[in-house]
Amino acid sequence: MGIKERKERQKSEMRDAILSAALTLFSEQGYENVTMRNIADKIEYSVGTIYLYYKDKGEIFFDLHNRGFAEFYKKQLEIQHIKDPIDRLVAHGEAYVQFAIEYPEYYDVMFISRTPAKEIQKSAHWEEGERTYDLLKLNIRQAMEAGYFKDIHVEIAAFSLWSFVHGIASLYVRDRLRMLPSEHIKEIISGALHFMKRAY
Amino acid sequence: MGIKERKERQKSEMRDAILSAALTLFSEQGYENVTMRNIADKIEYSVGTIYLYYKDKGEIFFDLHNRGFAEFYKKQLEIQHIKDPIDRLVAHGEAYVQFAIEYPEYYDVMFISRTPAKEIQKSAHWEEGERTYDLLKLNIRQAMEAGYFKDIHVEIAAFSLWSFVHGIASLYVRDRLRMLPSEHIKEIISGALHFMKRAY
DNA sequence: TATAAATACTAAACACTGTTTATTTTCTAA
DNA sequence: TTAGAAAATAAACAGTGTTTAGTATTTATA
Repeated sequence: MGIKERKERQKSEMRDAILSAALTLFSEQGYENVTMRNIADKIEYSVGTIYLYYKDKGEIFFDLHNRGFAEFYKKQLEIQHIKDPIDRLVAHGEAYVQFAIEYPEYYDVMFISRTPAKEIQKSAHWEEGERTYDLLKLNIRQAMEAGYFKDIHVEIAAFSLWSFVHGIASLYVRDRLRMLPSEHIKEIISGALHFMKRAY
Repeated sequence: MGIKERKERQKSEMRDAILSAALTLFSEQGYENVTMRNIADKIEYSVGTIYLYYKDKGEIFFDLHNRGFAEFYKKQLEIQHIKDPIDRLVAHGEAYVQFAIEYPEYYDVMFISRTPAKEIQKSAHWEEGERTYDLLKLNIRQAMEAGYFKDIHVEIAAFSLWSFVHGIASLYVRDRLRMLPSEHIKEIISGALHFMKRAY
């Protein structure tokens, strides 16, 4: 009775092979510039074979995207141990931007791209997105209890901080930082995240 | 000898027609999803005709890009008369977000859309964008002279403020504010712009 | 073990895309 | 009126994502 299991294992391995070939190519050349034939060549199978494992190119992306979202939430939880609420909020922002820099293709579908938005909203993965927003509001409330964000509504503070980190992330991901000296971009981003503390 | 002038006028009108057809289609469906044949159909000419007026699809994109920036810069100059540097900076941010709300299709092309990769190298296209960024830095320096932005590098302050307003604008334009109560969105945006004053 | 059925895979085709070409139509200047 | 220039087009080309029909390979049954 091990045949069925072996087959499932092989199927899973093939999906993994497709996924990691796609991830490599996507991050090297961008989603739009990678063809299904490129992916097929990389795994040394014919194009049609990919369609036995994935419905279409978008589903490959979504599978990668799901992994990214899981990683996103994990990264945000990792900083929750930080005691000082201000340090924690800065680390939260750093984790957010770091995710966008590390996985620009993921960040794109999650927060920027237009067409998959409706699909994403339907899927369970947007709930994970809301969970991270709730996490942000929780961290803000705890900062409030420590005396920060005086006379500010938590909704406005949360929206402001989110807009801020999303602004950084999306300018980076969509390559709109061309007027900045490229060797100092990381530095400037870090400086901005600390600058924001002044508003707390 | 008015024939030559009429011809030039007609040539210019044709470019305008292509441009406004493209802008409508791009903002409805996104650059990638609009075909040259779609644009040709809209202006009721054959595909090949477009190539008599524009080298390629990317050149259409950047012509729109530049028009958007020209309008954008004009809007930003309109608030330069405000005396108080802080009021002026807030108004600057409001003008920025207002532009995005009023002309979402231009804002999209200017700051969000995936840009055709080839043209990125040619930085001549970005000059218009740098002008508005310089205006922001000017306003920040004048706020500094009035005692604000203590111990902050102007590059970091400018990048921070830009990221902040771009975050607001792009979340709005790409419809990622659905978790906020829609009847209070304008209020929250306004609240955020004033919240940012705390960092000045 | 031999063979029918199911599975895995592939080559070729299809309907698209941006762009280029050869050709036709329209306009201009003599 | 007509040769030549300019403008517009239809058709083609090389590429894309995806589907099809058919070929190997593997599995289950006799």
